[in-house]
Amino acid sequence: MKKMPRGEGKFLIKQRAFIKLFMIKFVEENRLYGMQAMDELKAAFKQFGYEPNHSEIYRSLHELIDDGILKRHKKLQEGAKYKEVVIYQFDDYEKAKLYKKQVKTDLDRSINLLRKAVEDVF
Amino acid sequence: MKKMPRGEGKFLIKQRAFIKLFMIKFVEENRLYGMQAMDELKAAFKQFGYEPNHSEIYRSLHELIDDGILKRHKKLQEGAKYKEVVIYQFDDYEKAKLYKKQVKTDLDRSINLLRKAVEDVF
DNA sequence: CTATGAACACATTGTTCATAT
DNA sequence: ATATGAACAATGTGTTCATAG
Repeated sequence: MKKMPRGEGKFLIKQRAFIKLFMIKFVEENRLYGMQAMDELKAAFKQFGYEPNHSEIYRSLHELIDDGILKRHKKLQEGAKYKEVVIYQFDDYEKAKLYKKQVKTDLDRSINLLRKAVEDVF
Repeated sequence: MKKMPRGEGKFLIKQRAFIKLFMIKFVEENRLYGMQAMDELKAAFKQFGYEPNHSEIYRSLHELIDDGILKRHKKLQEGAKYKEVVIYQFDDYEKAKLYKKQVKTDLDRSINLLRKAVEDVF
């Protein structure tokens, strides 16, 4: 595949961007490790038949690190389990806000595209 | 990949279903061959940055034939060109209406899923 | 050139396996 | 068992090539 000069020809927003947006939200709310985020996402969107799997969650978090938006550190899990979990913080919050804005644009575009389809056909 | 027991775990509607819906609409309107359909779709959704390519159009039409929804026959193109084009008609219109209904459900689901994301995050 | 179709290549994402606690 | 991560595999779709007029 050549390159898409800049989102040209694209259909709907990608799952990856969708999840990354929620990961940023979870970090903003200061409570997060991967499995918790997945469980919350699953609970929130189960009503729409959407249940993201753990690999997509981790891929999204890793990509946010590569983007320079998040950074990770380890922490002992609460309770008597003495198990490390990976916690995320912002590495560059300005970048995070910019990314959110971009995803918002893509979400709105996708919604409007689908709404037009419904209007045109039904 | 195993099988998705029935649309479980899925994110948004697929481009293929989206295009098949419009192909059915074009056949209902009784004017269609592949390239025309593509041009109309491109014109309609260019405003959202979405421009489907010809392969997806043909794949969608072929799949509708495999589904038993459309059938094809050839026709001489209008004008002095004596070139054959492929025209589609319904093979089973009840199936077509059922499929439209299913896609409508998936469109609505997708819109609502995205709307919830916007509400939750912004 | 336009229209149709198939082949190929890459991108996305689901499933499975590995490792540590 | 739970949490994280990587490897593997299937699907979806964009690009290129082929063929016919």
